[in-house]
Amino acid sequence: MARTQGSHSDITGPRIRLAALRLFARDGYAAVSMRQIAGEVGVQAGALYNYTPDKQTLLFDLMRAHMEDLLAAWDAEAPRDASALTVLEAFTRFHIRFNTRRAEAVFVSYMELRSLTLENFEVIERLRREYETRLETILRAGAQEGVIVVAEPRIASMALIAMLTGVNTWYREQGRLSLSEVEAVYWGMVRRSVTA
Amino acid sequence: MARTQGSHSDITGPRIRLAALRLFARDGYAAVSMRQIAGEVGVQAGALYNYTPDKQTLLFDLMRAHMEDLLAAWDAEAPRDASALTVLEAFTRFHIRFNTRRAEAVFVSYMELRSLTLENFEVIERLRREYETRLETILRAGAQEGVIVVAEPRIASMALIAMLTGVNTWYREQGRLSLSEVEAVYWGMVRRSVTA
DNA sequence: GTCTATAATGGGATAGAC
DNA sequence: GTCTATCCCATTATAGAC
Repeated sequence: MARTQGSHSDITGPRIRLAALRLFARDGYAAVSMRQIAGEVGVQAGALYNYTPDKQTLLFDLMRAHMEDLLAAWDAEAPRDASALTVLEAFTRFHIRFNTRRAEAVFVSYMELRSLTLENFEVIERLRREYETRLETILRAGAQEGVIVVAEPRIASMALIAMLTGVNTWYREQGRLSLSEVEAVYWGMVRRSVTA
Repeated sequence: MARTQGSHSDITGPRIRLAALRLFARDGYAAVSMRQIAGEVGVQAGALYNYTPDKQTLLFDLMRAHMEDLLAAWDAEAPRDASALTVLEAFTRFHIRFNTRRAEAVFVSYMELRSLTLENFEVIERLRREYETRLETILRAGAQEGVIVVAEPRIASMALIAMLTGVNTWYREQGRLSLSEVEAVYWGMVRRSVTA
């Protein structure tokens, strides 16, 4: 049986989040109006407020969902009982793959930190630090094993994540290099940067 | 002889640019109003238009000045007739020093690319690529010399610049490490990442 | 659940007095 | 060169009809 006209609760929510993500990524949170988001979805601006209490919460929910997905995805595929170098290679490839596949969410989650209220910022910041700590733990384990050499594991984690996330600024699917070739180039640099 | 009251053309211009830079860095271009900038400077909003034709040009001029300063500063202090590894170390330390001292301009020049009109974007993008090419040239020279090993000099340049610029996300002057200690940590990682 | 209409506020930019 | 006043338009969010 057909739904009542104008009643699409099951799909409108996701469509709003997707449209908001794309627009926030392209133009920035402050530059995007609720009317624009509604226009992309094909509803009037007022209808958005059936799905989010306000624009700030819409942004926050997108960022939190992304950070939680990121942590959950890595925790699900991190090798168990493997040597630190094996885990580091897995992390490197995972980060590049996940981040290029979710370029818009990555971009928004980094660029719009300053658009969050203090309370919301603290939640996202905590998740971001958790992710950094995953990498730091790998580096420290490798130092224990004697296969990794880093002067400052925390700083090295931040440096490597910055380097890997930078892929998003230039990688395009139609480019000269396949994603696995890109992964190999970066893994080479990561490996050498933390070994003697 | 005292200036006429309300006449401060010599200092108001720089004060406007400084206030705009700080506010754009903190809250983002789209989120900052001309009234806010004027308020920081201590003039009314209308007075800003004696110094810039519009808000877009104010942003563009800040970004162009920063990129041109960056290129000129490196060109002035790049070692001549030195080995590629020496030049690469100089580049690494220069980039960290320059970027931490001009954190706000760096931040704005990266975050607000999307706030530029297409025409203005192309100018800034060209300058950004010029800077990347400076590093790429060093890596290629090192490969010729046989002291540097990189699979993809262009990609390696972007990867290293992303890593080095990342310092700005966490470095604080009052922190545990001095700037030259930070430089040393990063130079260690850079050197190893591009040598065999 | 979506619509239309609107309240309340603030935006960029300009005109003209001084 | 700066001020005050203002134009015109967009913003977020809400109210109430359907």
